[in-house]
Amino acid sequence: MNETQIYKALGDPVRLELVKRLAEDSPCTIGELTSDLGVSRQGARKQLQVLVSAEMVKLMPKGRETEVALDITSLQVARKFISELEAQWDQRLDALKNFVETQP
Amino acid sequence: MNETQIYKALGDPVRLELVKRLAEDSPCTIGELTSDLGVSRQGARKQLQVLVSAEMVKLMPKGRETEVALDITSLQVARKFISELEAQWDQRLDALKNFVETQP
DNA sequence: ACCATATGCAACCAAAAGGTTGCATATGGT
DNA sequence: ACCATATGCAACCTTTTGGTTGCATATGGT
Repeated sequence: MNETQIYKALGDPVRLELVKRLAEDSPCTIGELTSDLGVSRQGARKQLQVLVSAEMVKLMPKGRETEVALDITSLQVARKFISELEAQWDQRLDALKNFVETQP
Repeated sequence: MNETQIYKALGDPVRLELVKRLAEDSPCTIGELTSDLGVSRQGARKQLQVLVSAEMVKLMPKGRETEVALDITSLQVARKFISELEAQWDQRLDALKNFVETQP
């Protein structure tokens, strides 16, 4: 579950739409999730599998259907990593500002 | 500058490394930035171009060298988008919790 | 028992991605 | 003027990606 894989997973319109849907309605069945996406059912299923491989969602077979559940921690990991980059940036900017201000 | 493009840009180890480097040392020259990445200079340059196309970095030619500057707003956009997904998730979870608690 | 539904698996295909190499060119220092 | 340095451009190659279609299979309702 590394960051690169998570960003890669989010970096496709179909997959991002899947994540969006799951954020507001999870768990739900594969059927519900993959309808009206603009691609075939199997096309969507392949993209869903990418999310599974990135450990961003979990599949739980329930009889004839399969439930899809979003793993929110993956989003947390992704967000925190970006936050750290931003923090580093801000810190460096502050240091630069101080340096300029303390110049004679 | 859409989210998908930004995540896609971050979803590659070489590009993520470039962004990391820029977060702690920007602006810097292409030469500095693309050294010791494990890929050829041109390989790295191609990945850098992806960041440029996603409008995450800007290039400014300075004589013989070219300076690379990170555009921090792209990271902010990416983080905020994820935050919203998380917020939606939490909200839905709270609603569910309330529902359960108010059951007789 | 039967049939519709939900899903899986695999082959196939075109396009994009990631990377390399070779060569060209402009700039700056000596 | 000369040469090393910093960079750009383009052709080329292999692997991955995004998508399709066709067929198989299991489950649930009637």
